[in-house]
Amino acid sequence: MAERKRGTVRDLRRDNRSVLLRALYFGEPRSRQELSAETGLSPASVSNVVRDLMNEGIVVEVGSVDSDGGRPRVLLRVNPEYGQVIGVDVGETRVQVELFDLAMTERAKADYPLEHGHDPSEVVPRILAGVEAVMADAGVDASSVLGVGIGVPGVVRQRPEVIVEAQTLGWYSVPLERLLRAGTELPLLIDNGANTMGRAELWFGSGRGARNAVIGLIGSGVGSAVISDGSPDRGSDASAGEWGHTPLIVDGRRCRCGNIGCLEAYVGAEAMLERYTEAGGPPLSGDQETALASLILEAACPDTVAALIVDETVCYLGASIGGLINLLNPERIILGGWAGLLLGDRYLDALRAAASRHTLHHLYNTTSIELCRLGPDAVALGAATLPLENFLTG
Amino acid sequence: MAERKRGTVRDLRRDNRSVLLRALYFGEPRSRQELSAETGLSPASVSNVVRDLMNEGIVVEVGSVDSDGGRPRVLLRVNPEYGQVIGVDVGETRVQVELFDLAMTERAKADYPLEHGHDPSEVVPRILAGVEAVMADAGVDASSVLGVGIGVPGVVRQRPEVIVEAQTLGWYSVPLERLLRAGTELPLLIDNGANTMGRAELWFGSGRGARNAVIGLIGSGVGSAVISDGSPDRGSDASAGEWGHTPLIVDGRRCRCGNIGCLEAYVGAEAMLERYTEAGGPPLSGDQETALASLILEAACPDTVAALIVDETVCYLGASIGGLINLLNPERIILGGWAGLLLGDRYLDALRAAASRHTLHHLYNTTSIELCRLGPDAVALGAATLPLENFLTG
DNA sequence: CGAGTTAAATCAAGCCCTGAAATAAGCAGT
DNA sequence: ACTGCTTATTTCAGGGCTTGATTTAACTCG
Repeated sequence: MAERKRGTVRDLRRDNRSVLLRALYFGEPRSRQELSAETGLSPASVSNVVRDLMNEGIVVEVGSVDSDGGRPRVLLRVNPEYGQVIGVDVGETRVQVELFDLAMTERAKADYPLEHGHDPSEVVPRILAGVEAVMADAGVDASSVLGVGIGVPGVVRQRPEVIVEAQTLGWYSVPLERLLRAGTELPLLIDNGANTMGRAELWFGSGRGARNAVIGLIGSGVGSAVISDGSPDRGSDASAGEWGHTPLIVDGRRCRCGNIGCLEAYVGAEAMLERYTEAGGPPLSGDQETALASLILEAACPDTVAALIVDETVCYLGASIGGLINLLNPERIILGGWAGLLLGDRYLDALRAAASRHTLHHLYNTTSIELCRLGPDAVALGAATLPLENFLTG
Repeated sequence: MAERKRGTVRDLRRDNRSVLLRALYFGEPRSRQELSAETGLSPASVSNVVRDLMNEGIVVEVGSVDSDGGRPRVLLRVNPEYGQVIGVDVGETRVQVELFDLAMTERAKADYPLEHGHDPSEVVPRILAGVEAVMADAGVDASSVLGVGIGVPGVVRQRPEVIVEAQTLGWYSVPLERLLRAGTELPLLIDNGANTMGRAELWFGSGRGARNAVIGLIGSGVGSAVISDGSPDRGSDASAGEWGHTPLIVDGRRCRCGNIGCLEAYVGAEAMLERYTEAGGPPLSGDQETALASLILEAACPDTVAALIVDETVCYLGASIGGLINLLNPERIILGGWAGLLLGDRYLDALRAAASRHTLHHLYNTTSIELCRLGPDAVALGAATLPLENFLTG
């Protein structure tokens, strides 16, 4: 991401335009006058900028509201048809591609199972095919697509070139952007899947409006996205958010990362199932997801091995959430991921209680702990917000 | 802190001026030409802004360098004599006030022991007296003082009015700014002492140039300042940074915060001494500070109780540092506080090793763990950076 | 149907940044 | 000392931007 230029009077215009566009995008339809009051820009400037935006087709008028006795206010909003964005979710078992209009209404979707492994040579063609397919399906031309966002399960380094390290896919230093670039002209934006999912919740889910939040994602493992002051805190190397490897139990279980006592060694689905087996729980059938579901179902009966494991997990997770609140004082903690939701659906209150036991009072009181609201497509949706954000920034 | 206005062509000027002023302040003396290249502003604009700054006396010329064959470059720098800033460190036992010029050279200092308790009615007059004293001492007029920064040991809420909660002082909801306002016209800026100390390290100590860092302060307890993307991350309520209460040992020791297993229940000076006593260590004389020093000295002999406690402490602290690195991926971890330095002086390498055992490899490799470089006056120095920052921002 | 009211557009003024051109301030050689 | 040559800084005209004031538009109400 190149340093955004600043300093000329033209950049000023771009900034103001962006401010207005964002206000319109994230809020209800509004009149120029209201926009002026809201953004602090003069009515004259709002008029000017809006004229440009309307000429470009980005903003449209949508009716008007009577004002007692005067000229009615004309309501404006972003034209959802102005363009489209594409979001890609690269998972361990499939590649999912979705196309959205600017209102983030899904317009087309394509799904490609990864039956022959997940080597880049398998994945890249499917992403490209998916992008073509959704554009064809939705009947839109590449020229109106603002960009493609891609969420991958691994660490994404942005500089000097986009490089993906995804152990679970067996990807080591894969120059994903370069590989895709051979097959498309569209702007490509790549980020970690947990981050894109976090973005989705932040923009359209439980995180709406929060300026400081942590989105915790519990699936097979544990990841997170830290939002500080309205934008994701990526750390020095764009690889922040490894919540799962916070030490929680000194001299504890060995984690798959090789270290000892990590949160993920207790709280991810994989760890929960292992702990269940180690504790002598009766065997569970099915894949990880169904197994964990039965585990949690069984935990409803007190005094079972499952109940013990789940209680412990809630304790551990709550404690770690408490630590996050103490350290970062976010206004919201948002819990998601398939395993997180499975757990949260039944144990959210218990989690809150566990967290409160490890949080300084005055901090706990200014924070809320909630579940993700978006479904399984959130990774793709969040990925699609990457080009959307670029569009809004101008 | 009012929302900074943006959007007019005048604000643009202010921003550009600020960019130049910061570049000059933090760097070596430089020519206009170099500034232009560095900031991206046109040479013409640099000339204009610099002319203003020189007319105001903020920037001065300091010699010139020959250029091979052409007109020599005139070197510019911020005039340290343009103004002064005052930093106040409100501690549990004394109030310290220091006056600095813009180069942050100390020009005067005043110290007031708090012999009659630390009620605001004791502290406030001493702060005011100190401010007057250092101005008189340095022979500067209030009109050239840019502001007073104050670091207090507690949680500082900035809105809607500055309110300090400082349990260790027995302060509950103290409107410190309002109380001081009765006695001075100078701009007042108040923040948590750990934060101001962190600012000092970030600006002038081990943190110079870091954009993502965590400054961990270990004294009697454990606090921290999280720097994300160049500025302190204060969380939603300006009270982030409570690293000390991160859960580290499930079912562990009770912490003075009332919760269980906090880092601070193991790693602060108070906790270390308690653990030492509980483990049957021979009694240590003197106040907390000398006691801890002897404890650490004794730990040099293997197989003593002290050695056990210190080893454990290093393990715990290292683990927690690892967690910070995983979560935030900072480029630097800076360890300070009197107890932190005492420990770090002898055990920094052990700490690094302990941290690396709890950090994902690729994250550990992009981070360095260092000790604070500034002395005991860092709180006041950091507090003084508060008005300095306002000055640089314009 | 005209007076009153409110919303939006237009206009002139005032700033700001920039590239180009002009000026300043040295060096090297003669 | 003088003439070119080189490089740094300033000056200047041009083009943009935002803004408060002024118009114009679009209704309501009596």
